[in-house]
Amino acid sequence: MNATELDILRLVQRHFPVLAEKALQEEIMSVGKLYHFKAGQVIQDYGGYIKLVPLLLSGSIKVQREDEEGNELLLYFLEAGQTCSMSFSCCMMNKQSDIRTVAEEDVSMIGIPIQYVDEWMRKYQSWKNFVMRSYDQRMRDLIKTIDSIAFKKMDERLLEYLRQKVQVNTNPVLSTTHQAIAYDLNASREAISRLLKQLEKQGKVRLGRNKIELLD
DNA sequence: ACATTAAGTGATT
DNA sequence: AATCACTTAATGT
Repeated sequence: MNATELDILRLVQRHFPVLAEKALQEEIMSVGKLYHFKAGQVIQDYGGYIKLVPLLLSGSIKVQREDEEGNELLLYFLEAGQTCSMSFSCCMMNKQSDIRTVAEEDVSMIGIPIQYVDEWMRKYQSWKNFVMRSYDQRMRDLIKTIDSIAFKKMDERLLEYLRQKVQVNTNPVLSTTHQAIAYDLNASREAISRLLKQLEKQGKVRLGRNKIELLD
């Protein structure tokens, strides 16, 4: 047992307490590897085959979808202690990725080679629960996003987006551009600018170049 | 000082 | 709310 393996064991115990079974922890320790991504780095792109299931230790990941014309849309964010449900379904079916994942903030994660994911479902109750809970959580987030797109006006969507973004980032002052937000929400930059101006007048945000502060 | 990029504005559909 | 055409402001070299 080397140093990294011990690190992984400690990290799992710390960030994924639900994976409590000793034998499972030992397996994760021996097959899992640590990965790091810088903010903005693409972790999984469309069409790529997923070979790892991530256990997110720190940082956050943006999960997005793109249509034929190249319009992007934010689906949801992943935070520490979570995993990517899409990677489960993709690897079970041995399918190509339907989504793209980008590091929102610097990411460190444990990668589990996909061949174990299925096997552990049968072997370990806690792993199975973990997978099921992850699906449930993701489903909720997705439904929220769909609601937002289907029923809410752009200004509400924008506020919700900003709240999520603040929650997911360590820095309460967001450093992003109106254009980037427009891409995430699949809206025009001008619309975002105008809505942000309104929000500023209402005292809900403070704006600067490349800076948005959400005042709650 | 100049070029580049982000943000603001008004008109049109 | 999108798009266009343009202006103004902030920032990097």
